[in-house]
Amino acid sequence: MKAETRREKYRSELRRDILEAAREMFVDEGYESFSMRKLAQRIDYSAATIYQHFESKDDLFQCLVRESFATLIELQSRTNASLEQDPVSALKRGLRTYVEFGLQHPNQYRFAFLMQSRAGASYTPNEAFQSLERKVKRCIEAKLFQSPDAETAAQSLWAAVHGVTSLLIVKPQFPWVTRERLIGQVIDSAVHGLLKEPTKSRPRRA
Amino acid sequence: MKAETRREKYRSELRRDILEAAREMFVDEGYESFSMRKLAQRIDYSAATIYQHFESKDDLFQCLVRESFATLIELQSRTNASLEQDPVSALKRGLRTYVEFGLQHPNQYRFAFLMQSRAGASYTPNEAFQSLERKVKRCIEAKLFQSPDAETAAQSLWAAVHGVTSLLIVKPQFPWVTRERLIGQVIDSAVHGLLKEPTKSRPRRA
Amino acid sequence: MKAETRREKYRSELRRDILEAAREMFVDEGYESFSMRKLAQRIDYSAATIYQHFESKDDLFQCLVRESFATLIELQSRTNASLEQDPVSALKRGLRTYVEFGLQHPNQYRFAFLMQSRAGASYTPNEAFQSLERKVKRCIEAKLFQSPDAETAAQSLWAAVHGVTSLLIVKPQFPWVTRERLIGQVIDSAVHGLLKEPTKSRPRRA
Amino acid sequence: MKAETRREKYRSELRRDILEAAREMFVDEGYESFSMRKLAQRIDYSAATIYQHFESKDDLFQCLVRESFATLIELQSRTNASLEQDPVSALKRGLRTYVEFGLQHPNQYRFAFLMQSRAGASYTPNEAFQSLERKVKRCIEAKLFQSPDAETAAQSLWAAVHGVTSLLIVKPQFPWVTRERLIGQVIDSAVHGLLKEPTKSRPRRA
DNA sequence: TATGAATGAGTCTTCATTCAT
DNA sequence: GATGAATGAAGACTCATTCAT
Repeated sequence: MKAETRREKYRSELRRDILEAAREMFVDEGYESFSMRKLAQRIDYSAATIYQHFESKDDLFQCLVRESFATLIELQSRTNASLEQDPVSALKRGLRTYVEFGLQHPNQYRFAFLMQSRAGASYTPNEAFQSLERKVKRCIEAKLFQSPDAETAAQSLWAAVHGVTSLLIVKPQFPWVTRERLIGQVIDSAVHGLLKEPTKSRPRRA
Repeated sequence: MKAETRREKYRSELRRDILEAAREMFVDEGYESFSMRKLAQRIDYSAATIYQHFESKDDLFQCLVRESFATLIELQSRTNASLEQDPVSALKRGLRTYVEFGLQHPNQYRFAFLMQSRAGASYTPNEAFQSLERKVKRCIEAKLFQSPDAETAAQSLWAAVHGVTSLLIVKPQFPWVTRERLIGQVIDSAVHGLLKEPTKSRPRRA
Repeated sequence: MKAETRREKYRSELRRDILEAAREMFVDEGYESFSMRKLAQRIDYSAATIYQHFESKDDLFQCLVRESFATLIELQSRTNASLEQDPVSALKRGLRTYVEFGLQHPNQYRFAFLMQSRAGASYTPNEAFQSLERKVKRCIEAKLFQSPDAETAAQSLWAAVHGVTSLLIVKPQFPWVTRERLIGQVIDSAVHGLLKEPTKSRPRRA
Repeated sequence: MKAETRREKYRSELRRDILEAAREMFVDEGYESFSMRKLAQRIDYSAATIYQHFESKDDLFQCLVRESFATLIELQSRTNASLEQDPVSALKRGLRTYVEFGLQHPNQYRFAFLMQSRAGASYTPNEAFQSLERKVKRCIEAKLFQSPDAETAAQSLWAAVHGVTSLLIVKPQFPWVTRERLIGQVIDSAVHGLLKEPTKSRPRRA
C-alpha cells in the first residue's frame, strides 16, 4: 500500500513538473512553436515519458488551460468572498484581478479570448463572466448604478478590461504608458461611467 | 498592348485571390499553422506559383497586415476631414468609426490587432492610433478633460473600443445585448470617464 | 540577307554574353549552386531565353568546359609553335601554362581532373597531355634527359603540375608560400629530376 | 546490462553504416549533390533516423573528413617513430607512405584532399602536413638542402606526391606506366630537386 | 515505468524546365 | 525571338507520435 502511495506521489510530482515546464514554454513560444521534444529535454525525461502522462500535445495544453481557468475563477470567487462593504470597490477589484490574470497567463488568455476557430469554443467557460455579473448586480441592488440593466453593464465592463488585457498582450512593443496608469484609467472610466452622478468620487490622476 | 494588359490584369487578379485566401487561412489557423502548401492547394495552384507573387510566408503575411492598416487609416482620416465643432462629439465619432471598421472588416481587424507573427516587432504602424490621439488633444486644448495626459487618455480609449470590437468579432455566439447599446455604453463610459465633471452631459440610456 | 546576318550576329553576341556570365558564375559558385535563374537575372534576360541558346544547364556547362580545353590546347600549341632553341625552357613554359590555366579556370579544371563520376570521363580530352609528351620527346631527342622513357617522364611531370594546381584550387585557405615561389619550385624540381647531371643549371632560389 | 550493450552495439553499427554509405555517396556525387534523402533511401532508413546520429548534412560531412585525416595522421606518425639515420631516406619513406595511404584508402583521400564543402575554411587540419614539414626540417638541419626555406620545400613535396596520388585515383583508366615507376620518379625528382649537388646520388632507373 | 529508436508527414523554399503568348 | 506563368520534384530539416524493450 505504502509503496503504491509513494509511487503515486512520485507520479503526480512528475506530472506537475511536466505541467510547470510546459506552461512556461507555451507562454514563451506560443502553441505551435512549443515542441514535445524540447519539453522533454528541459525536464530531462524522454519524450515518450510525457506521453504516459498526457495523451498528446493538445491534451497537455488543454490541461493547462483548464488549470488557468480554474485559477481565474477561484481568484474571482475569492474576491467575492472577501466581502468588502463597498460593492464598487469589490467590482473594481474583480476587474483588476481579471486583467492581472490575463497578463500572467497570456497564452491561455489568447486561446480563451483571442482565437475563434477549431476547438476554441470549448476553451471558453464563461463562468468567469458570471462572477463579474454577480458583482455588478450587487452594485445595482445597492442603487449605485444609473441603470438597472446588469447585462449591458457587465458586458461593457468586460469589453473594457478585455481591451486593455488583450492589447497589452498582443502589442507588447507599443509605447504604452505605465501599465498601472493605463489599467487604472480604463477600469475607472468603465466603472464610473455606470455610476450615478453624486456617488461618484472621481479619481485624482495628474 | 491588349495582351499585355490582359496579362497584367490576370496577374493582379491572381495576386488578389492569393491574398484573400491567405487572409482567411491566417485568421482561421494562426500564423504558425498557416502553410504555403495548404494555401496553394486551396487556390489550386502549385506552391511555387505563390512564390512568384510573394517572397515568403512572412512577406505574404506582412502584405496582409499592411493592407488592413491602410484600410483603417483611410477610414479614420475621412472622419477627421469632417470637422465637427464639438471636439468630444468628433472624438466619439472617431471611436465609433473604429468599431464599425472592425465589425465590417473582421478579418482585416484580426490582422491588425489580434494576430502576432513571430517577427512581430516591426508590424505595428500606429498611424491609426495617432489619428485618435489627435482628436484627444483637441479635447485637451479645449480644456474639456480632467487631465492633460493625452497618451493615457488615448490609450485607455483605444483599449475600450478595441475591447468591444474584438469581443464581438471573436465571440459572436455570446448572448450580447444589442450591439448598439453595448458599443454606446462602452464609448460613453470611456469618454466620460475622462471629462471634467460639469461639462458632462450623462447619456440617457434606460 | 543582310538582315539575316545582323540577326545572326546579334544572336551570337547574346550567346557570348550568356557564356561569359555563366563562366564567372560557375567559377564563383560551383556547379550545383549555379542557377539558371540567377544567370538570367544577371544578363537581364528571362530564363527561358537561355534555353533558346543552350539545351540545359549541363549543356551550357559542357560548352564552357570545351571552350576551356580548347583554350588550354591552343595555349599549349602556341608554346610549341614559338620554337625556343632550348627544349627544356619550352617544356617549362608549357608546364607553367598548364598551371596558370588551372588557376584561371578552377571549375573546369575541377571537372576535368578532380571528378571521376558521371559524365566526368567525357570531360577529359587528354589532348593536353599529348602536347606535353611532345615537348618531352624533344628533350629526349636532344639527349638532355637521363632516360629515354618519354612516358614516365611526361607522366611524372603531369603529376607534379597537377599537384600544385589542384592543391591551390582545393585548399585556397592553406597558408601557402608565394604562388610564384611554389610553382617555380615544383616545376624546377620535376624537370631537373629528369635531366642529365652536367647539363643541369640548378635554380638559384634563396 | 546485456540489452544495453546490445543496443549500443547496434547503434554504433548503424552509425558506421551511415558513414560508409555517406562516404561513397559524397565521393560519387560531390558535396552539393549529395542528399540526405538519397542517403536514407540507400541505407533503407527514414531520413529522420539519420538525424538521430548526425546533426546535419554538414556535420556528417565533417565527421567523414575528420575520420580521413585521423587515419592518415596515424599512419604518418607510425612512420615517424621508426627513426632512420638518413633524414633523406626518412623523408622519402614518409612521402611513399603518403601516396600509399591515398591508394589504399582512395575515398578517405578524396575526402581529405579532393573535396570542398561550401563551408570549406575550417576543414583543413594540416597536422598531416606538419609531419612532412618536420622531416624536411631534419634535412635542412643536416645541411642537405640547398635552401633553408622549409615551407617552400615541404609544400613543393606535398604538391608532387598529391599530384601522383590524386591522378592515380581519379584517372585509373589512364594508360599509366607502372605505379612503382611513376611514384618513384615523382618522389625522386621532387626530393632531389631540393638537395645540394654533391650529396646527390642520382637514382639509377633505366 | 521509462526510453531509445524509428518514422511518415509535414515545414519553407529553390530549381530546371516547358509552353502559350 | 523573347518571356511570363506555371509546375513537379527535390532540397534540409523538425515534429508528434508509436512501440519494443
